[in-house]
Amino acid sequence: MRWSQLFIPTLRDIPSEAEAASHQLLLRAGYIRQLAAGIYSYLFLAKRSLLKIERIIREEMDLIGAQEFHLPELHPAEVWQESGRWKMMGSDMFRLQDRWGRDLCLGMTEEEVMTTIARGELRSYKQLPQLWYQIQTKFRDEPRPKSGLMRVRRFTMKDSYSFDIDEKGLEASYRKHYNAYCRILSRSGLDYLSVEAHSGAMGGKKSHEFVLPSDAGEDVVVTCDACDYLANLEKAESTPQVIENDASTKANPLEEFETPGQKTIAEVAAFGGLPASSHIKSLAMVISEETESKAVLVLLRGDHQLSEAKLSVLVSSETVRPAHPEEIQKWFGAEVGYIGPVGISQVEIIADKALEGRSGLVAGANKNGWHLRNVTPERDFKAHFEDLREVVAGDGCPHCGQPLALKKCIEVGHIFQLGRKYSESMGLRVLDEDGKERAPVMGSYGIGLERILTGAIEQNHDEAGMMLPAAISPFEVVIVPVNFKNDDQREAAEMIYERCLKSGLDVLLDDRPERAGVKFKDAELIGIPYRVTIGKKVAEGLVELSDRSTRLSTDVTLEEAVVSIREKVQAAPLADF
RNA sequence: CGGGGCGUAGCGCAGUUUGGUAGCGCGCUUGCUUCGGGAGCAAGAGGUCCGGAGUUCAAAUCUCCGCGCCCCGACCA
Repeated sequence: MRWSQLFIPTLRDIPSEAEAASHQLLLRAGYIRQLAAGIYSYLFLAKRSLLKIERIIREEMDLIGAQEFHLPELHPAEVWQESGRWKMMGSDMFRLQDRWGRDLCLGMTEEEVMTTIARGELRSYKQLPQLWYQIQTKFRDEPRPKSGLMRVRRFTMKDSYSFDIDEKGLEASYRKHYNAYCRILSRSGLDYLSVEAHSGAMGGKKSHEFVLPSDAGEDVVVTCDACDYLANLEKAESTPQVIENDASTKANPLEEFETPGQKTIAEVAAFGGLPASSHIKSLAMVISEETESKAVLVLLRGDHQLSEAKLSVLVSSETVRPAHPEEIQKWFGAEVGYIGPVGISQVEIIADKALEGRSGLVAGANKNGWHLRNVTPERDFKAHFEDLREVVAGDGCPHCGQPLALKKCIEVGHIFQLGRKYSESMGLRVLDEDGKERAPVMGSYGIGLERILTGAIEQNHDEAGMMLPAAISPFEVVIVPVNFKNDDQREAAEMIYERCLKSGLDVLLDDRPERAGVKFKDAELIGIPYRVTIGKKVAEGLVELSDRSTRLSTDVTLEEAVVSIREKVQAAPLADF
């Protein structure tokens, strides 16, 4: 296409609202414009890039036998009420009413709709497995949209759903998706990881997350260089740095001591002279069930942090929150900062494993202004010991013991083994070989298109702009005649442009009456991977071919140009399959 | 939901403290010169100063009430 006729509104200055590199570049390069918080218009370049991502995804889904649907994004409340998620989704869901006052919502995901279709039509195990997918707009009322397309309220997702008669079938469908996701991300030119994850509100057991390592990410993944252990921080386990107990403290009796105004572990540690790791951190938490809520006292080593995700899995409740000050006062008779496990009987106590076998610890005395020393778990209080702590960098790998590292990542895909949650609650049944009714086992598999683009930019950019992988760049090559008014240059540019088109390359001709510098800057900003520069040397039959990411350029003859570009463009993406 | 910041031309900003009727850079239009790394000169166009109410002879500026956007935390398939 010809640049002079396109709408590519590049900006010299960085819009002040943008912080993340991808956000700044998407705006500056004229890919997107904001309409409202977390709601963006995708202009020509973004749409083109997203179409390429979509095509890759579609090809890979079709390859595993998945069938594409187009589903409503406006859903009646009933189907969400049946699955029980109308309530559960809370204010993350956009809700509205029609003229008759009936409740509707904008789709966040399609389990309900897919299951509704399935239960009306699937009758026999012979029709299974089925793999259905769609690539459509999703809505989610994020409490805090941020970083451009990273976390938005309206986005595009490919989500697929599998229906199998048994777990073995599900395992196969899951495997297919796992492999397809690997191929999608490799073909898109991304550096990615797949990690075991916490399945959260989706229900079900097995789940993998596909993430792109990037400092701009919001997810944290725990990695071990020595043995390839990989897990989401929410789920990761580790062996904490060991603290040697002072054996002589074992027999020491409990002793109260006064700690006026010292509430935090750091304050008490400084005041009492023992390190934070010799303290017990006592957290009063409230677990809310549908009908009632109950309190638990969570204990951690003073220098450790609670993983709320692990706690909520442990108590199998979605809503776990810190207790309010009044509740703490009621249950413990003391303020936050002075509570502890000793003498507490009405509240269940769950302690992190790092406290097992310790002695001589400091804990709150359940009396304002006082703490206890020489606290010894088991002797002074009873608790269940569980893994509750959040891994920190340097902890030992649970497999090999080597130090773990934490990596920030962008979550792009998530696959789940749902089980029978939706088929059971929504009445999807088929007959099995024995003529008995059975609820099929389902899986759900999502991947975010904008996140792929955002992640690609975060992983591939420099001061000058984006450096998109050819497979997802809006154009594969840009032709820049230094001076379009020069006849020789213009003719050479037109010729190469025509040949590129004929050979099937996605080519952009910069035919604008701009100065060379402006064209170079723009080409670099929008991130086209290859550039053909046509300047004075055209008189000798030479043009310059340059690579956006390596910044290397070589002179090639007019004849060679198109062939060389084709080779470069085709080299990368499919290599490893 | 807690904490912080911002809102003046398409973009980046000054002007607000101390009230006097809006300015700079980039971009845009026209002309001339220039032409391989965001050109120069000249002449122009472009504004409900986020909105409403109030104080005042006079409000971008002061007061009150809203709205929007960004960042940190909480939250989050």
